Amino acid sequence: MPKSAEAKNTKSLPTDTSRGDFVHGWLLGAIRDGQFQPGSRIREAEVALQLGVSRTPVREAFRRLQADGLLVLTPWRGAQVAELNQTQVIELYAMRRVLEGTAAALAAEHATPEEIDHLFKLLEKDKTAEDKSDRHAQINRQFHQTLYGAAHNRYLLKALNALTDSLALLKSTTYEVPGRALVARDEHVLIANAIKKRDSAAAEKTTRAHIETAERARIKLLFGDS
Amino acid sequence: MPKSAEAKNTKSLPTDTSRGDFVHGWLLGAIRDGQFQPGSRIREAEVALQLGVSRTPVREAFRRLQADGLLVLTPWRGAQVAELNQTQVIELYAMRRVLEGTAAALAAEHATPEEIDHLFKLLEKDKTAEDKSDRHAQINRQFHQTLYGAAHNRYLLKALNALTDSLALLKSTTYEVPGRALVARDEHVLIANAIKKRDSAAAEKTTRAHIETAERARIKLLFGDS
DNA sequence: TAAGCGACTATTGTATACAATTGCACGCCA
DNA sequence: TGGCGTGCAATTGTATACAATAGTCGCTTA
Repeated sequence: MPKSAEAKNTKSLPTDTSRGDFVHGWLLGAIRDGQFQPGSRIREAEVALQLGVSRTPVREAFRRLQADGLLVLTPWRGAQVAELNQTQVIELYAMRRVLEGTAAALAAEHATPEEIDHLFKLLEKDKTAEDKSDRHAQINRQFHQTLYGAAHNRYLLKALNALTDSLALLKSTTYEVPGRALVARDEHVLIANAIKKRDSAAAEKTTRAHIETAERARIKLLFGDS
Repeated sequence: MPKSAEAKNTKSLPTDTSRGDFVHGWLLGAIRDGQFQPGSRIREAEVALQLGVSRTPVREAFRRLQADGLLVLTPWRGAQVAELNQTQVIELYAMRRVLEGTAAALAAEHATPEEIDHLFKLLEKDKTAEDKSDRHAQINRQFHQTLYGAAHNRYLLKALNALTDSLALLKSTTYEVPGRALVARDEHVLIANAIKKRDSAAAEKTTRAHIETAERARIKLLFGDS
């Protein structure tokens, strides 16, 4: 049973973490899994009942998700899962291009040897993932997450995490596009090498290019080729 | 009595906005004014009593401030106003350099004529402000806020606003440094001109330089010259 | 029959009561 | 006298009760 992630979807009340955190994480996962479609309404009482908690921690989670732009709260109307139109997707990727590029540049300057090692280890892992798109997507997330950390800037990290959360609104991954995994790995190699060489300009440039191809794949996936 | 900002400090319950928003705004102002010193503890019940609301909207405001990094909430210990050490200030300005530069570059591409006009109007206003440092600081804020909006990217706007809020933890403004207002205005002119010429590269470059001088002024103000 | 008004219902905003946890203080013992 | 343990007080986490509001459905009247 490899579906360990599913296990916590049913209401297993937290012992070590607060109920607010629990609800927040659960909602994040549910939105990412497409359990709540963008535009759909979510009722506090519904979630509270389903998770076996009161409305208070649910409200807390709602506010946090609103702050990250995943929910739209209108007074006395409640919460709706945010929808991204084409403009927003383009703005989001423009921001990602800048922030990821910055992260790569800073990583080239500040990454520890261990962090660089980790990047290359993930590249190796990716080679063995064959054509399983969700496996590639998972390793991809780890690669980028490692990159974020290697920049050693907490404000940048927070902003990038917020962007990543917003991307969860687009439920499919670009790794479903045929051949995307191979292209992405090549680009990742370029990035990792630039960081290893401590060449921040090259790291930023290749990363921006990487995000741009990801954006093109995404746009094609979402809105068809145009 | 020009202290109009003080008037709303006393509990004037909101009629048009939710109590949660009210508390959030009040706390933000109180932190900016130095009413709550960084590192000091804030109790929910205390704030609730002072503003004449219950703990619920106070809790909501606390969570939002935590999400923006202004408060540090530790379980069962409550809220402390975040403290910025020298490392954090440096990281914050590094991030600002990138984001403001990006905002200027995007503004050069996407600003409307009205927005560009507004930038120049603010420069004119700044000329008439003589040597009143708080007036300069206010106009400065408006200039940057206009710049943010002119970029027309909601994710960038949100990230910049979060950074600006974090800067509120440093209660003094760099305009208290003698001569800072003049230098800043010159830099603002360069930025505005680059945007008017639709020269995004120049806009980004001059803006980055502007943030760098601001950072130097800030570091000197905070930690003395080193 | 259609339009407008009013009450009702569903849902969120707010307040408060209760539970859980932590830190401190006091006292006991070595 | 110092260290450890237990109990209490302070404070936050959670649950629930109540208030306010907006949308909807039905009734009345022209």
